[in-house]
Amino acid sequence: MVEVRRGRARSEVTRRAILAATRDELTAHGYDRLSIDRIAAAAGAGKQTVYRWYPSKVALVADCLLADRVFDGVAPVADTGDLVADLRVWLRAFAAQFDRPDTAAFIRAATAAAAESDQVAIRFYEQSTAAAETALAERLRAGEAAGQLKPGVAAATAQSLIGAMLYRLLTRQPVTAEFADQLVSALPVR
Amino acid sequence: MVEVRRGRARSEVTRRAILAATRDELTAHGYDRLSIDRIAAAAGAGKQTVYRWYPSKVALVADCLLADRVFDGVAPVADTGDLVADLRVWLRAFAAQFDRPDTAAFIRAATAAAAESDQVAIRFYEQSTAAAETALAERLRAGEAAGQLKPGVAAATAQSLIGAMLYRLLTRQPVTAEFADQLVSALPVR
Amino acid sequence: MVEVRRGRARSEVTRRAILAATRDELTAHGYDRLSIDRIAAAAGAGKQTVYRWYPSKVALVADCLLADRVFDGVAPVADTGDLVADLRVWLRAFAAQFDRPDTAAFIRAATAAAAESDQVAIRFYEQSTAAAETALAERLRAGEAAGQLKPGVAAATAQSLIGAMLYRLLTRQPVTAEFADQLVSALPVR
Amino acid sequence: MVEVRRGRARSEVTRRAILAATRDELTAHGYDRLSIDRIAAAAGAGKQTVYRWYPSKVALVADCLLADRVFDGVAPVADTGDLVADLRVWLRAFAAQFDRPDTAAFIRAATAAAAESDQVAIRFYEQSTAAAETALAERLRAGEAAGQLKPGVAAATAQSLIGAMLYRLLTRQPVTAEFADQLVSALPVR
DNA sequence: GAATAATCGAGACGGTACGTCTTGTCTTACT
DNA sequence: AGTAAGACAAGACGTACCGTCTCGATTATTC
Repeated sequence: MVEVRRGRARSEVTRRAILAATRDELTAHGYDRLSIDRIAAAAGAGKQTVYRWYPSKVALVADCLLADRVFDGVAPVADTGDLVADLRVWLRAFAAQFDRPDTAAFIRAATAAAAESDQVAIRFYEQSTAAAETALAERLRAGEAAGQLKPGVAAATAQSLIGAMLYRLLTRQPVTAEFADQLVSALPVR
Repeated sequence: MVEVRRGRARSEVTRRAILAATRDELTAHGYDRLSIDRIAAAAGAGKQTVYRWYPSKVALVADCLLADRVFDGVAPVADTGDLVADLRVWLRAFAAQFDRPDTAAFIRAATAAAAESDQVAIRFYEQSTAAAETALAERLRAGEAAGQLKPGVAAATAQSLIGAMLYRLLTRQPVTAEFADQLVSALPVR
Repeated sequence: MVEVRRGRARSEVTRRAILAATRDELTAHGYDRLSIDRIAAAAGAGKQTVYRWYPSKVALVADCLLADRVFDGVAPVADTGDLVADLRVWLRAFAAQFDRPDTAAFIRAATAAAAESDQVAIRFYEQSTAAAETALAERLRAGEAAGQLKPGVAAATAQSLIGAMLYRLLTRQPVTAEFADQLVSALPVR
Repeated sequence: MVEVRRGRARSEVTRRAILAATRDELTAHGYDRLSIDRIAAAAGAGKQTVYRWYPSKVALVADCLLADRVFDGVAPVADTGDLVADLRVWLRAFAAQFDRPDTAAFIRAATAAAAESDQVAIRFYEQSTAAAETALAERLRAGEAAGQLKPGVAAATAQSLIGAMLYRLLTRQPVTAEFADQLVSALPVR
């Protein structure tokens, strides 16, 4: 009893063009200036096609964040044995990312979307942010195991580090390498 | 050299009615469903009057949030000599505030507004968030002076603590007393 | 030299279903509310099939009108020798046709289609209206030959008679037997 | 107890611009290609303003026909005593009007609108067409009184003359001075 | 019987227009 | 000058159709 596919197949290519256009719109205008009309035009798609894939602006943004994830390509934190140096390298790279104007604009738009919608927020967390959190937490736990870090603080520390940078971003304070270094030096390492 | 006021005076009563209507709208529809038309009608005011007071939706919301200020009454962190205990008490109170549903909704609305507008972000930071940051940083510096905290980390630590709780709020994770305690125990105190 | 048809044959049954559905749509919604989507769905056909038979809405309507031809069965005008009586009989029958609500609706739809499209107009004229015109003109010319009618006016008179009834139809004035009689009595007969 | 006008007054200037744009659209694209978007843009008006004045396309077209009446400036038929000559002059002028491409296009659009809508049809008749009919009928009755025309045929004759030209227009046959002359010579004048 | 070819129902596609809603400005009469 | 009311230009919303294109399935004809 096979489900028969009828009619023309949906174009995955178009869907990706829509997501790419959404990303550009988010970066250029922010979340509440998103225009489905503009997205469709930029993607070379009809509006109906946008709505066929995504029933609402929120669903579109959620999938955009998932597909074009900023926190993507989050490398695992290297483990050279030197916890402080490893964290410093990783956090500096992360901060550099946050400090690029286009990435900053995109993260702010994503934050606005997450602030308005539980659905976006949870998806954003699970699909994007959690990866960075996990990468950090694993290296921190390794540090704990090696006796280089106060035990039992890995999870909270990981969220502190990411939260600190997000806070700087939202309050329009620069997210510099120096700030990243300060965060590392504020950790309870031995 | 007195500034002469001509014509009818602006009505402070009307301004408060506008803010009250905005608050109701925010509660009822959320930030991105705010309608100036509805606000004006609910406040019994003309739209022009709303725009005379507030040049944009964002400014209106900013003032509304300040009027109903969440971070208000941020107490200075007590200094009993026991840094860890003092931070624990203060952070628990702060976390409790963050975990109330209505306060959480307001902070999310404020975050959305701040994410979309540099102006709101800076104003929000200077008039709301910075107070908490300063309160924490002062106590931390006293701890540094007393040799209880690794020196030179007060500023970054204060931002980490607030950032961590904001991050939990935005990702819909509960901001519990336990989490507050974990943050404190992850500090480099002696 | 037979044209060889390969592949599946076109379904005449489907074509008739399309015309029937078009007729229903015209009756139900009028000319400018015609929807090819609805017609195809009602006929159980794909849209492409509709377009394979008819390149445009206008062609579809034209064929629909021809199939359900209003001016069909236009009898030649009888020639009993009494010109006035013959015209009276014929015009009364014609008027009766015009006065039926469903026929009137069809003619109005046809007129709308003809007003919008040269193609439909010419086709409609050649295949429908001209027959009535010719029938009238022939009898009028016979009358001229018999000295009963002012000579040289047959063609213009035929168009006047049909035009007069069409004008009444379009302006929502009833096309009665009395009107038909008045038209006849306004002719320059001896 | 006077009704107080509150708020900004409606702009009659804008309304006229909308009607003018509608007229241009009708002439250029025909009735069923009318686009409110285009009309609004051409009139330099917002769509809402169009809809504030006219609840539907049909109402807009109806008012457009009334305002920009084609049959307007219909002169009374001159009465020099020579019925045939008077009719000839008047009908030739009328035919010349019908034969101008832009007027022809506009009348066809009006006819399409009238064919689709009773409301437009009746308004079109009462406000435009009836004037020409009356002008003709009056001169014809004067001819009857003078014994120059078969008595009792004025009304039907007036409708025949107008109907004949409308019929030629709809079937894409030229409405020439010769045709006008033939119509006159087909009248039962003495 | 297998290969080829046109048609079929279905439905996604890029577009255009719909009629409604909201924004921020402007105008009016009243206070 | 400030106010409530509300018209205005602009433009986005989500829906309905347009005419085209793409599927897999269904008939025919030809080899």
